[in-house]
Amino acid sequence: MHAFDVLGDPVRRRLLELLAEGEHSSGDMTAVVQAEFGISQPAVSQHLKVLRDAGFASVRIDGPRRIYSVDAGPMREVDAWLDRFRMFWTPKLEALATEVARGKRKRQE
Amino acid sequence: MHAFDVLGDPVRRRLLELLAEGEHSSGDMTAVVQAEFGISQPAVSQHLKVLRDAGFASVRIDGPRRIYSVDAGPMREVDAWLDRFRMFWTPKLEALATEVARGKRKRQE
DNA sequence: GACTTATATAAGTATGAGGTGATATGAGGT
DNA sequence: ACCTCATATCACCTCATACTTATATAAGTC
Repeated sequence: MHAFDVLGDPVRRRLLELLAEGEHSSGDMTAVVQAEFGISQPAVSQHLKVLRDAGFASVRIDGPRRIYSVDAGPMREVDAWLDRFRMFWTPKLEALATEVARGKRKRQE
Repeated sequence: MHAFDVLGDPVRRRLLELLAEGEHSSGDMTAVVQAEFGISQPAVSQHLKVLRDAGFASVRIDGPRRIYSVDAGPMREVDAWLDRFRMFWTPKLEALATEVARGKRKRQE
């Protein structure tokens, strides 16, 4: 499943927003999402699986809990894809500064 | 349709990549996408409609042609959503430089 | 070992998105 | 007026995905 497909679902985006704050157990996130979207526990679990399979999240087992944390790899790919559009909203000098900040500036001939 | 849903489709991403290079007629883009994905003209036209409806592209009529150009608004929203994850891959000093470049730095107490 | 809690998996269903072929629209040329 | 080219829209079909309920797994407690 492509990174953008993963981000296409509002529940998954919400889960990632929660993970952006830091680690959370499956149960904590399930409670939040159930309250907000009114879906079942298995539904949330399935979304978490999608996040795992696509490399957006990884799990650590802590007793009976599964502690999730965000994995930024696929998000960086998405960010990289957006690069080609930044010129449409970033003024030139600022774009240069951003590139320098990223260490991506190419040698000029 | 949410911006991320729009970007979830590979054909639409390809169309946007083409538009990132500059304006293109519907026909030109249709030819490229048909060659690459093997779908029909109506299919491409429907994807273009999605891009229009979601504010990713706008059209100018030139005789019998429709000339499309990219509209960056929704892409900026996507970029803004990603902000909360940048800390996971951007070293701190570079993150600061990026923020300064964007003029988003908040006053510190 | 039985019970509970936490979480995942299985199996089935339904809705929506993306495809198709056929057709409409609309501009330009003859 | 008619034909063609460029593009959009229509009606229909199919399949993937996001649900559901039911059940399995695994750790901790009594």
